Order: sequence, then structure tokens, then C-alpha cells
Amino acid sequence: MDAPQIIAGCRLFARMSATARSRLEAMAQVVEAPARTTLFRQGDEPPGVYIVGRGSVRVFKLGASGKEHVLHLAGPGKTFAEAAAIAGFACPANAETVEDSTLALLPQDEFSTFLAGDHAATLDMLAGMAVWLHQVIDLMEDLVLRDANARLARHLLERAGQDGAVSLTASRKHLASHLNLTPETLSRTLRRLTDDGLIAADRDTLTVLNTQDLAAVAELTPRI
Amino acid sequence: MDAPQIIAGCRLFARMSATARSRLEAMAQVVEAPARTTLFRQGDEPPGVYIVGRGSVRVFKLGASGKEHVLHLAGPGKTFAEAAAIAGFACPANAETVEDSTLALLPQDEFSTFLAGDHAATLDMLAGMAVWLHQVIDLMEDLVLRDANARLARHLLERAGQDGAVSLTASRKHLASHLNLTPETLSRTLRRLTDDGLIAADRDTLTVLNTQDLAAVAELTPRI
DNA sequence: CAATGTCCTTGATCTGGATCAAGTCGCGGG
DNA sequence: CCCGCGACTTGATCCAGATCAAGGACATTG
Repeated sequence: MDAPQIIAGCRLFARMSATARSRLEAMAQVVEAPARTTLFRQGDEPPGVYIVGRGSVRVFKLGASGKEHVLHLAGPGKTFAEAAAIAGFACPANAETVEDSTLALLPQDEFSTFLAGDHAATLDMLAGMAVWLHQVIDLMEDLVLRDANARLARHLLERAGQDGAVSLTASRKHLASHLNLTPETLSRTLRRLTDDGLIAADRDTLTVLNTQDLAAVAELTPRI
Repeated sequence: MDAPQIIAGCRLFARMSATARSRLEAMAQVVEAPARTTLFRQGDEPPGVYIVGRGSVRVFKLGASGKEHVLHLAGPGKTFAEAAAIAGFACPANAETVEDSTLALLPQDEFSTFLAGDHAATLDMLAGMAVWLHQVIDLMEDLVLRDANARLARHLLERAGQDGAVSLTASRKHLASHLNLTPETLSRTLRRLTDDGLIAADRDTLTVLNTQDLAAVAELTPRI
């Protein structure tokens, strides 16, 4: 998998002009990383913008007691570390591949130079950042305003395809951490929803069976 | 209070070029709003970028059961609603003045046009957005990885001045909501910290007395 | 194919913070 | 000055979800 391919697979960069894309392709470094490779750690200098080509990456923060919170499970076409790259501050989180992955890295300095010289690209990045901010805020509100059932329900509804299938990019415990649940609670919550016939749980796929009722669970007020 | 003054008081816009600033001043609408005025609601069309000149604004989300979460307590010089304005999606939250306030509004359409024509300003906005994203992520990690004591301790340390004073912009229940606590728990937590001599609590000011030990509380692992 | 390991499930118990329920304080209006 | 109301405190109880503690289900390896 080469740089042009990875960049073409990324919404954000794919729609940029041909000249902009060729500059990006020229600076991109392709990284092949086996599963469980650490890409950067909390506090590191910003490496630049990463784009996932194949595989998936887990971006997470560590709490004092070793508890971790998965901020982002990035699959193919997704970018991460953009914010640190743009503002130039130290990485606020850790990143590690979940499975064998191919990534493109747009190095910090060259990427900054590129943005400084391309107005349209800067506007695109700005819009992309606003969307990402929106998603983070949504996740936070989920964590604060919803209970375990509703969080899981909403997560599933958001990423269900036409057929209602949601494939698990990472292991269940990572999903649990993303939703700020323990694996035990995730397991029990999945059981509750399967017993009620709202979803079907397979080894590596969850399927939404009843969108209507699941949506009701997602909106359900935790404690009247 | 007039538009040039409000814009000059805002970090983000103050450092822009004179020509950029005069364009912003020309488009700005000054809004005088008494306490408890609703500026916009969840789901509204994005109004544009707001800048606080005087007073303060509470940006919050409502959960199904009426529980609210304060995302942002914006004081003088702070902006809000930028993300919605830039990406053009509906407001993800509600905004209401806490006290009598003066605001400047840079209307959505004119602001977009301005950005489209000014590369340097776009880069500044991008950097500003990255910082704001960073803060939101920090807040989320606080909510997820820290307990009530540590959340309050960190919040105080972050905004203590030289003399350790933190003035309460809004009522305590709004602070409680920002930290995802009930007023009761905030009250008990403040008591614990005052009893331990780490802070002093006054009617409308909290004072950090022992930065060392308070920092230790902030970093303390919730449950070993 | 036993041996080991990792992930997931299920059950029993614990606990931080929410909720419910009285007060207490301070302030503005009549 | 008294009344009423909203914001805070304090105490008693409750509960969702964490933690602790066994199992089971697959893989991988010798």
C-alpha cells in the first residue's frame, strides 16, 4: 500500500486539489506497523498527521492508576494527531496499532509549511477539525448524560451499516474503555440487549435487529 | 462597550492584522444581554462566532431527563459557537448569559466570507480550534479518569491566579455541573478540602492555600 | 493433544456519588 | 421588619456500575 492510495482513501485529503495532493504524497512517509506497535506516547513532540491506510489504531489516555480511556478507534481513512500537529503542542495521548497496519505520516514541519502556502487546504483542515471537535463533544455528553445502556445503544446506531452490522475493529475491552465501561459491564449490557431481541452479538460483529426500540433505549432518560 | 474594544480583548482576534481587524469590526454586531438571556438553543442554525466583552455565558447541553452539563463557562475575551459557525452544522448546545453581558457577534455568512479571503486569519482560527479541542479532551479525561476530589483540585489549580484566588463567575451549581457533580457533592468536596486546609472558601471566591498538597490530590489515583 | 494464555462471561459484593429530605443563610420586596 | 424565595449545606439512604472472584471458550505452542 503506497502513499497516494492511503491519501486517496482519506475523506479530508481526497477532495483537495491535484497539486495539493501531489505535495502531500511527496512528503508522506509510509509506515508498516505490526499489531501493538506504539506510535507515540503522551508528552512526545507532535510527529505530524497520521493517516490510517489499513488496520486500525487506538488513541488513548492513561490515568494515574493505569486505567486507560480510548479516545478514538481509528480505522482506514481516518486521521489522528492532527490537533497536536497543528497547534504544535506535545501529544496529549498515546497511540498504538490494534492490528497489523499501514499508515502514512505527514511530518509536522513539512505539513505546517504546506498549510502556510495553501489557503484552500487550510480551510478544509479547519472544517475537518470542527467536525472532529463536534464528535468529541458528543462523546463527552454521552459519558455525562447517558447510562450504560443508552451509551451502547447510541454507539451501535451511529455506526450500523445498511444491514445493521457493526464490526468490532478492536477487542471488546477496548470498546468498553471507549464507552467508559468495564469489560464486565459491557458484557452484561450486551446480554441485556440481546435478551430483549434488540441486537445479535457474534464473535466479531454486532447486529442491530430492531432500530426503533434501540433508538428508544438510546434516548431513554437515565432515572426519571 | 463597542466592537473594536471587544475584539481587542480577545486573544484570538487581537493578534490579527489591522486590516483583518477592521473587517471584523465592520461586521460585528454588539449585543447587550441581561442576565439569563438565551442566545441560542441546541439545534438552531449556527448564528456565527460570539465574543464575550463583559459578563459571562454558560454553554450547556441538556440530557433527556432535563439534567444539564455545562460545557463551557465563557468570561471576557472568550469566544464560543466557533465550531458550529465554521463547519456550518446546527448548534450542538444551548447558550445563556449568566449575568448582564455585552457580546459581539460575527455573523455566520460574513465570517465565512472573511475566512475564505484571509489565509493568515484562517491559520489563526485553526490554531485556536486545536487549542479548544485540546481543552475539551482534557475536560473529558478529567470526567473519566479522576474522582470528585481530583477534578475539583485540578480545576482550581488551572485557574488560580498568582495569589491563588479563583473567582466564581457563576453560581456554585453551575460549577458543579461543569465538573459533572451535583451541588451537594461539590459542597461536600469543598468542605473536605477546606477542612484539610488546602483551600479557603468564601462567598464568591475560592483560594488555593497549599498548592503542593492540592496538586497531590489532583494527581491522586482514584482507588489504588 | 495437553498446557498455557488471553479474552470473555457470569455471579457476589462493595462503594462513590446521586437522590431524597431537612434545615440555614442572605437578600429583595412589601 | 417580616416574609418568601432561591442558593447552599448537611445528613440519611439508595443504586449503577466497579471490583473481586470463578469459571468457560478459543487460540497458539511445544
